[in-house]
Amino acid sequence: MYHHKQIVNTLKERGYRITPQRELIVQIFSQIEKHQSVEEIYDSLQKITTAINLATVYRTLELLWREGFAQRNDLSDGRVFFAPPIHGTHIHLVCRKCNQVIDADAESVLALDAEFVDKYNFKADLDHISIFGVCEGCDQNEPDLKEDVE
Amino acid sequence: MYHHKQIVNTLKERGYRITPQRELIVQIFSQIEKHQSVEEIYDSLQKITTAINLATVYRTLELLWREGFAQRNDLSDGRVFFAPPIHGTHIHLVCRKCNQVIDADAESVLALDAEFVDKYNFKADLDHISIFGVCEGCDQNEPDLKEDVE
DNA sequence: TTTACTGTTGCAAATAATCGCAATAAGGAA
DNA sequence: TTCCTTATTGCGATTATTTGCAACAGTAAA
Repeated sequence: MYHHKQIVNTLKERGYRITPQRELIVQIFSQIEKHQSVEEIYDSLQKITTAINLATVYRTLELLWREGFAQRNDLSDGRVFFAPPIHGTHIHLVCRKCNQVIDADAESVLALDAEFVDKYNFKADLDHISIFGVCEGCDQNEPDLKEDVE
Repeated sequence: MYHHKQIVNTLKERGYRITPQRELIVQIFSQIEKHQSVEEIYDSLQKITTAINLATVYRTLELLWREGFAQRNDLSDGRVFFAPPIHGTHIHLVCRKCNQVIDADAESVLALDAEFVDKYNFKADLDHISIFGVCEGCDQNEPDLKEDVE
């Protein structure tokens, strides 16, 4: 977890300009405990000042994500959530039938992580991915292909 | 890969009604070779008939995905692509800096797959996931002052 | 300081995707 | 076949997100 000063300083070092809007967004954002939608984050900001445009919030969160200071969660229905980086694996198993989300963790992601670095020199954000599939309940209801229903 | 008749029959068996719109969408869709946007699929349909509404295409592709007949790829910018299931692992490593997409495969997904089934009884669609991260080139640029790619 | 460069913002318009609802029509039963 | 139930469609409205652009303002250099 980063302190908001730390984020701001790093952004500056990387050549981004530090505007009052960005400082405030970073400050609010770094206090977030769970994943929040852009709208929710925008609402929190509105309570402090109305001088920040919604588009700026979108752009700043995108920036924080690109620069590695935000986790980003895309749900299947297009909704996007952001949160500060959380230590430890945090996998979302999203059922494409019932939209249930299971918070999972798995040892094997470590091997996967290593393999991506090995083969492709790619540093994957494997600690907060969403993976689609079918959950236990929905799988039982699903007849096999070409099999008769009832 | 499924023949479109096979998809239609299975949908029917599962209690979905087979409309001319669905039949045509399934037929066009099953011929797709690579991932396409909804708009692209809609355009293909328009060349045959203008009697299918865009919303119907969205709903049908969503249905095909839910029922396991379509792969679905969510890119970071919100764009969604669909394709018929392709055999073999097909992982997209998406760089959140430069948006480059690396087509990858990894032995370790098998272990991950097994672990999800084991622990959560969750059948993950691990053969066509998108994973965000930072690619080799962008990772090297990171410590330096960075050029904006926005 | 002051200036100059250019990244960032706000706003409004554009785009993408979803949703509510009335009309339609698929599929089973009679 | 004809009727009935209700899933599905089309359409327009709505929501969510992105984008273009002119004005503004951070930052470094003079």
